[in-house]
Order: sequence, then structure tokens, then C-alpha cells
Amino acid sequence: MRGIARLARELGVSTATVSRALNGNPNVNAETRQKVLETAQRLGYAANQAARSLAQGVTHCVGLMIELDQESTASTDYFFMGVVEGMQAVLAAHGLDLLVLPCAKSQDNFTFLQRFVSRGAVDGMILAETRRIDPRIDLLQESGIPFVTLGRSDSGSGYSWIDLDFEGVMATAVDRLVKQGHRRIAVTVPSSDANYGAIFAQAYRDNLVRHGLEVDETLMFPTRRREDDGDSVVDGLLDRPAPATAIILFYEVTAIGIYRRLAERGLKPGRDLSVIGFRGEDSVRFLTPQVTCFHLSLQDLGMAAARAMLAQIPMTASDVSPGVVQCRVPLSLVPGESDGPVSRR
Amino acid sequence: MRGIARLARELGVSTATVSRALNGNPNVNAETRQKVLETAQRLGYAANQAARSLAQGVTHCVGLMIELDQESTASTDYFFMGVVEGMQAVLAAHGLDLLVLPCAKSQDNFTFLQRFVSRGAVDGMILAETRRIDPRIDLLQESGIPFVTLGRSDSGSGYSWIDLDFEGVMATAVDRLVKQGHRRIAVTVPSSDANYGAIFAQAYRDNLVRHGLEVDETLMFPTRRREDDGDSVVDGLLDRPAPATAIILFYEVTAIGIYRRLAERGLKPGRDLSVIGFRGEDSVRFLTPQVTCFHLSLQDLGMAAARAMLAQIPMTASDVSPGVVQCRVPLSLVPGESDGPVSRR
DNA sequence: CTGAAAGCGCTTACAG
DNA sequence: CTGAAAGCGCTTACAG
Repeated sequence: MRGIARLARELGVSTATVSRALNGNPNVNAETRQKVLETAQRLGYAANQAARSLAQGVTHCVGLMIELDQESTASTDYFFMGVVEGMQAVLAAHGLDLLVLPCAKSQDNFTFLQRFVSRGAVDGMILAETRRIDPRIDLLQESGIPFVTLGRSDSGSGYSWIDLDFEGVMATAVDRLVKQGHRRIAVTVPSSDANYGAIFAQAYRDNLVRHGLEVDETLMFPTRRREDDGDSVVDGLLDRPAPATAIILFYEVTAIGIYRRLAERGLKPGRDLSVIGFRGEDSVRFLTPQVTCFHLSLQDLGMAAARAMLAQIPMTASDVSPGVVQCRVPLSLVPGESDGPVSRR
Repeated sequence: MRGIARLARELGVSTATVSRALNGNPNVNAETRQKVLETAQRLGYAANQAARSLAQGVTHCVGLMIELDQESTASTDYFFMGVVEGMQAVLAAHGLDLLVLPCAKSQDNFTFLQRFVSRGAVDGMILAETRRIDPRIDLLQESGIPFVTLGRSDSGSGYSWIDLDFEGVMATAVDRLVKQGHRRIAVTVPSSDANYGAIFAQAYRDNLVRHGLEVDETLMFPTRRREDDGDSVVDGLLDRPAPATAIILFYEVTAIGIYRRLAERGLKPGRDLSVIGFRGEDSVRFLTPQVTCFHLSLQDLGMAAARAMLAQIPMTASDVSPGVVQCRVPLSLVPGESDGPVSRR
């Protein structure tokens, strides 16, 4: 005999009573509960998860699906750990475990998700890096499982998502540069198929138009999250009839290559080219002049996503403000010395 | 009616037959199997995980426990994503899901682990960042659950672990520096309570002794994984009666601060101070002169750990070479220009 | 406050 | 090759 039955026999009570005592059911004699708890502790007993889930119909687990990519392993993660930390803290406080589910980029992410969902392995699912068209969202909506996405998508509707306020960031950055006299503003956009690339690019176009500036698609440079890509950007930016005088970066590490190439060309960031980074990253803190960028708390982002999740899960819905969350998390400008008035040289 | 019962009724067969067909049991008529598979596919049916686990007594899940730290979120992850990628690939190929289980640094990691283990939530557990004394290892050994650790420990014995060959790296680095004429060699050691810090430090001492060099504990600088710490290291290194002429870094990013501070003092890495990094990281690729360092495939490390795990799990044990794995993964030297003969200035 | 019993949705000897 | 049935280890109305 094992599990709860063993514990019950040991105590001379029924398994029902043991179960109630362990689960905090009020209909248990205080003394009985005490004994059960003690014995469970002593024997290192904890209810078998599978049996529990089967009986209750819930798992007390929330999945976070992330995609692994050889090329970006050393990058996206940089972003995720902070987010995961925030999520885990909030979920744990409400009795939920966070299971991070890594999906290899090489395998079909739809099938991967489907497996976990259709097997009822989690009570809710959080999706990261949504695509512009993302069948996973349709899958989740059809399945009826609670879910939240990190990032918007054109797929599905009426579901909860948390995203960064790319529009706000871009508006602030462009306003700032225009005020400094810049008229030829370039941008780097992520060469990834995640939706944020498209959103960032569109926000760029919209904000130029708002200021009556011409949108030149050749001033939009696709970059990966690695500093190398900055070098060629500088050349592409300057070696043209009407050189750009400012650039807004999606990946801040790009600034490293940009600074280096500028130096090689005898130019200075902030004076000869204004640079504004999107999300301030530790890895470029050391650059001089300091990169003007935006600050974001990854933990807060994760916490917001977790709360949106709690609102969808029946058991925890009453713990938080109800309803669908569709929220763009604002970022605040951190002025550096990498931007300034247009050089008059 | 739902689940397998619904499928069975739909098909006019017993649930037993459906189960067999779905699980690849050979004792099923080919035609029957075909029909079951088709219908399951059409209805989007997949066996409920909890029920399956309960009946089979296994979960087909392996947990990877990682600890989250506000301070290191932007750093350790840097390491983990590649490792996770390798692990996931190997486990998936053997029908196992990898569940990354993030534990907040603020909560007790022993209790955290215990919960997952005692509830039978996973078939095996992989531990990261072992401590010199690590009660988690005793817990796992007592529980009898298959497990593997990333890192050695003084706790427990006879269990499978994968670790980096700190000793080999240190031997190579010291040999190289000594050959270049260095006699005063410093080192940075991680200011973390993970066991690798102690191992790295001891390897440093052992290798100096091997070369008949004096061990000066004040030449061992505790650093975090952030470039800032490099600046003070330079000062501590040089501002002394007998300045060090070389330094071996645990965190390669420390090189950024070191380079910066050297420049401020009018000194050059490679000429005035030889620098050798431990694990080559993308974030310092751009430094000039290129940092001499060691190369490690994170994916390979993850794959090795996963294979060690497979060997412990009954269901997959026959797929790999059997037995306990205790393996130090070697790293290969990647010569740069940051080290060289002792300056004669 | 407690226990006997049904039920959660699967898998798997057992019998045919 | 197939089905009836027991069993996995819990939880939870139901009755007392």
C-alpha cells in the first residue's frame, strides 16, 4: 500500500479525511488535521500529481512556450529570464507552477503546442514571440484553454495579450530626434518573423509621416541581435546622396558595431550620427557616449502577463481584476549622450 | 462521454483497442489501427496526460531546475538557453518532454525541488548550478528518482554529473602564461555560491603550485558577471609592490572593464597585461585585441546531460550506453591577441 | 466532523 | 486480434 492509503492506515483514518486535511478543507477536526499534517511531513508524503490532476480536473500548472533557436540562443534568453522570473513569482503566489516549455526552432511549433494542450498538461498557456499570422492563437482559442500571449498578432481576437509599447517608444524617439533637427532618420528592424518586427517598422513609418517626413524604405535596416550588424548599417546609412543623421535601433547591441564603424570613419556618435536604442541592455552600458535608450522592467512584464493569465483561469480568476487584458507596457526614456542636434559640419 | 471512451464509441471498438492502437501496441489489426489513428487525428484527440501518467506510473517528463536571480537574470540565462536547446533535442528524440522549472532565488530551493519530486511530477530531474554542499543531491539520492547534475558537488556520491573541465582549462591557461614568462598571475573568481567558483579557484592554486609559483590569495578577485567589475580588478592588480602581469577570467565580460581601465591608464591588453578568458562569449567578440579564451558548445553540454539522464530512466536506459556518467567536458583554447610575453618596460 | 464509494481517463494483464 | 475488468492514487458528493 502506498500513497494516501498508506498514510490513512498509519493514522487510522480514511483516505477521505487525509485528503481533506491536506487540502485545507474546513470540515476536519483541528486535532485530526494536525496529526495528518505531521505524519505527512514526517513521511515526506505529497499527493501524486497525476492522480490529483485526474481527480480534480486541473493541473495547477501554467505553461510558457518559448522557441529555441541556435542563432538566437544567446539573445532572446537575455530577454526571457527576467520575464520568467516575474511570471513565476506571481503564479507561485497563487498556487500555480510555471513550466517553461522549450520548443526547438526545427520542430513544428504548432504541433508542439497542440500536444501539451490536447493532453491537458497545463491549465493555461502563455505564448511568447507571436507571429503576425499565428495559427497557435487560433488553436488556443478553439481549444478553450486559458491563454495569454506575449505580443500581439493579427490572428484571433478578443484574447489577452501583453506587449511592449513600440508605438509609444517610436513616437518618443522620433519626436526627440525631430526636435533636434533631424530629418533623415533611419531605423534597424529585427530580421525575425515575430510580429514585433512588423509593428516596430510600421510605428516608424507612421511617426515619420506624422512629422511630414518622407519614408525611405532603404533606411530600414534588417538586423539580427548581434553587434556585427552595426558596421554595415553605418555604411549603408552614410554612403548615399542624402545620408541619414540619426538612427533608432531595435536591438541595442547593434550600437556596438555602429560605434566601432563610426570610429573607423573618424566620426562620433551623438555628434555625427544620433543613435537611440530601443530597450536598454546591460551589454551596452559600457559604451561611451552612453546610448540614449528606453527602460523596461522585464520582471514587471512577466508579472503583468501572469496576472492576465490568472484572470483567465477559473480557480484564480477571483484573485485579480477580471476580464481580457490587452496591454502595451510603456517604456521610459533614459537620455544618454548618443543623440543630439544635427551636426553642421 | 469524453476522452478515449468517446473515441471508442465513435469507432465501435473498446477503449482497450483504442489505447493499444494509439500506443503502438503490435497486437492490433492494421486496419483497426488505421481507423483509430485517423479518427483521433480528426477529433484532435490525445490521451489525457494525468490519466496516462497515473495508469502507467511514468510521466514522460524530465525537469530541469534552474534558479532565477534578479541580479543574474541577464547573465546565467545567457548560458542556459544553449544548454536547454541541446537537452530538449536529445530528450525529445526519446519521447521525453523537458520541463524547465524556474525557482526564484528568494524561495527555498530544497522545498521547491522536493515538491516536484514527491508528487511524482517528473520521471527524472536535472539540477543546475550545484553547490559545494548541496542538500538537493541528498534528497534526490534518497528519493531514488533518476537525476543528473550540471556541476559537481561534495554532497552525495556515485551519481551522474556533467561539468566543465575547469581543471583542464586552468592548466592550459597557466601553462601558456608561464611559457610566456609570467610569474605573477591573477584570476577572477565568481562571487556566487555555486561550486564552480570553488573548483575554479582551487584549480588556479593547484596549477600555480605545479609550476612552483607562489599563491597569493589577494590576486584572486571575486567578480560578478558584469563588465563593471573589470575596472577595479585592474587597479587591484597593478597598484601593488609586485604587480601581476597576467590574469585569467572566469566571466569573460570582465574583459570589457579591464580593457577600458587599462586604456584609461595608458596601458594595452596583451602587452602590459595578458588576459585569458574562460568561456568565449558573444558579448566580447568585438573587443580589440581579441580575447584569448576557450570554446565550449553549450548545445553539446546539454546533450551530454540529457544522455546521462536517459541512462538513468528505466524506459530509455537501453537507448544509450549504460551507467553513471561523471564527465568533465573539455574546452578548447581559441588564441587571441590579449596575451603574450611579459612586457619589459 | 467522518467514512464508504464512485469517479476522474487512461493502461494492461487476463481470458478468449 | 479484441473486450471486460481491474487498477493507477487521488478527490468529492453523499449519507450519516
